[in-house]
Amino acid sequence: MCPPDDLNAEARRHAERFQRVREAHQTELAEDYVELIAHLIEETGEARVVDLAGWLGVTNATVNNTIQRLQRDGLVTTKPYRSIFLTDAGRELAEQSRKRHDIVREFLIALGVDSQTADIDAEGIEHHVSSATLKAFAKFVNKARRST
Amino acid sequence: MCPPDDLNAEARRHAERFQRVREAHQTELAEDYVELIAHLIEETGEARVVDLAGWLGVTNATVNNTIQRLQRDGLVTTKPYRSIFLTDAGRELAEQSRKRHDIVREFLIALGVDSQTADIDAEGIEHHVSSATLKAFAKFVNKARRST
DNA sequence: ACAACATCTTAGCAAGGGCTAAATTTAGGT
DNA sequence: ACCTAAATTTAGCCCTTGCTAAGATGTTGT
Ligand SMILES: [Mn+2]
Ligand SMILES: [Mn+2]
Ligand SMILES: [Mn+2]
Ligand SMILES: [Mn+2]
Repeated sequence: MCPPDDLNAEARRHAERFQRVREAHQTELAEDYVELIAHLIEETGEARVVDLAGWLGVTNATVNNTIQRLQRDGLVTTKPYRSIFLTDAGRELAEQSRKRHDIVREFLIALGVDSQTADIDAEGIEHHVSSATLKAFAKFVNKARRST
Repeated sequence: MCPPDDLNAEARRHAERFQRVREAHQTELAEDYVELIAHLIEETGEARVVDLAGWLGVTNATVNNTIQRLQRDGLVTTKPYRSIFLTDAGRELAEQSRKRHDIVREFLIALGVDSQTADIDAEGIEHHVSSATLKAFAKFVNKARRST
């Protein structure tokens, strides 16, 4: 009789969107860590706890805890009192994250955002950009590049 | 003698960006809650725990916990077994969040992202968009609107 | 009025992600 | 070689954000 609850359907869609955001939040930290670890290894030859702490703005103890979780999840390998290495899965995630991060940052700059703000905002936005949106970002960047 | 550690300066900037993201994560949930509460009050006359739970995809108990924190932080008022009201601060945050959320969603659509993806991605991106970037988004939306 | 049902609350649990302080181990300088 | 400083790890704490299960309170139909 009553219109079969469209309201409920909207609520369900809304709830699904939230679940996506919650999932993204669970993987963010891992993405940022492996991306940074890959960067440090490339630039300096190794990734040490103290360096990660400095680059992330957290304490050594916090890095240590997180690294243990990453190891549990198969993204890094460590030996006691030694520096940190990426597994194949870790390297792959790092590479993906780096590419996505770069596109988001370049996109913001192409849009007219100053590069310092782009750096800041990209660090958060990157984790919530679906592949469809990322494609749209990349397209915009390329178009802007061609037209200059 | 050596170039005064530019490496360290880059690390410091990186760390600051991370601190920003961590701060954003602390306010996200509050923003989404008050935005939804305002919406429910406007549409249905009241915001009840069970409705919030349905719209957010979490349990009643979780909503209850979060609402207590929001009350502690001066964003909502509640009386036992009654529905939820926004304080002035809560209403203001809700309004701000709604506007920003709308701009982000419209921006993604204007960029060519399908509306369903835009809905999903905007829910996460909104919390990491600075006022400078938001301004750039709004400008792009207006330009796209005029040119159609 | 009151039974049944819905809603709200509480209690108790877990994981994530921060911190400080105190070991422990490694690495350097003399 | 050894003493010291730096780096890593551990232990113990806190808050957030989720859950389930059970109790308390409101609401509604008969
Ligand atoms: Mn990144
Ligand atoms: Mn990031
Ligand atoms: Mn929102
Ligand atoms: Mn949101």
